[in-house]
Amino acid sequence: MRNSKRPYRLISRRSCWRLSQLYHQGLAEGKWTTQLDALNALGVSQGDLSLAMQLHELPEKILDLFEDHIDISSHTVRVIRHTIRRDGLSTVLSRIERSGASGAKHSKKTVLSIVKGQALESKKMLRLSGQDPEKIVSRALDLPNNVSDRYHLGVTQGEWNSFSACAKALSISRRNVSDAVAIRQLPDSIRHLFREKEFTFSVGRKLLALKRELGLDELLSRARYKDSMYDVGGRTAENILSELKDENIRPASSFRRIRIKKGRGPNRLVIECKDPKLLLRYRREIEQAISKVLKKRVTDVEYVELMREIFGTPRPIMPRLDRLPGTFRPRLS
DNA sequence: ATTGCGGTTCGGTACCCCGG
DNA sequence: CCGGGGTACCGAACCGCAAT
Repeated sequence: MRNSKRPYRLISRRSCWRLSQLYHQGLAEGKWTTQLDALNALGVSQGDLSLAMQLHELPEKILDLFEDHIDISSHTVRVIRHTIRRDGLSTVLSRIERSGASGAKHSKKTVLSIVKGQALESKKMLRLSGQDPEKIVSRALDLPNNVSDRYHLGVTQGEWNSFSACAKALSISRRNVSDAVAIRQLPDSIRHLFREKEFTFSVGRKLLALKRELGLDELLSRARYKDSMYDVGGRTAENILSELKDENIRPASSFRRIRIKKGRGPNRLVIECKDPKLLLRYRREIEQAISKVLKKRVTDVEYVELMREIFGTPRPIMPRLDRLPGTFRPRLS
């Protein structure tokens, strides 16, 4: 009590810190001489007292993590000891080291998640995203990637250790938090089909639903060899999702006849095909493909100027050059 | 001193449903 | 279709007891 700001009733009588304190105090004052006597006098179980004695045996590195030693219950000690025996002390210590938790103070729950290695998962996801903390904090929480980054950043910094707590702190719905984290964990080969801005909650949730329905393996195999938005201009999220769902699959023979011919008037081409509706959904892709063809014959001044600028300029100024569609990529033929 | 086990409590997540 | 609220379920924390 003396050392605590809180009223006694709020401190668990199983608080190891307090228990060992009381025990040694009583021993010094001669209230008891054996642990057995102390048990009766203090009204605690032998197991609790034993664990309370163990508390001080724990490595400093771990004890230092707690913001308030009063919180440490016999169960907490037990879990930590169990983890150390199961995973090895060096593993646990390196978790603390790697999670960068030393120095700072944490809630009981957070300490357990650090010791058990759960906090490291967030650290890993954070590293994968490769964004620096200030950027993450300043970003709008509209895209799943941003929310996921923010969540994992919070975990590693001890701001929260659950979706719910994170949602409350950022005043966004907890569902968005959990979905965002799940969406961000989809394999790169799937996520990278979409441009960053197009990788929305809506798209992500549909992918998650698809993953539930097909299983990850099937989804991955369907995603192979699909054109990404970076590979081919004019791709829409809707089309990519539709392709992943294998919608409207039909024999290639039904599309054998595709003709482009001159239409009425000076500015028209007409495309003849089966199922123009389906093809119409790809009009942006088709348009861009056609304009790519056009460029082969267009030599207007601006265009030449542009080419000079690009090839006469050091790369770093055009960092995204290699992600653009293959317009400027030398063809191997 | 250590460990296991059956049980309860509590908080978080996943899921469903509904209204906008 | 989207997001928010409600809720059933699940797992972690916790407790008490007891064997070794």
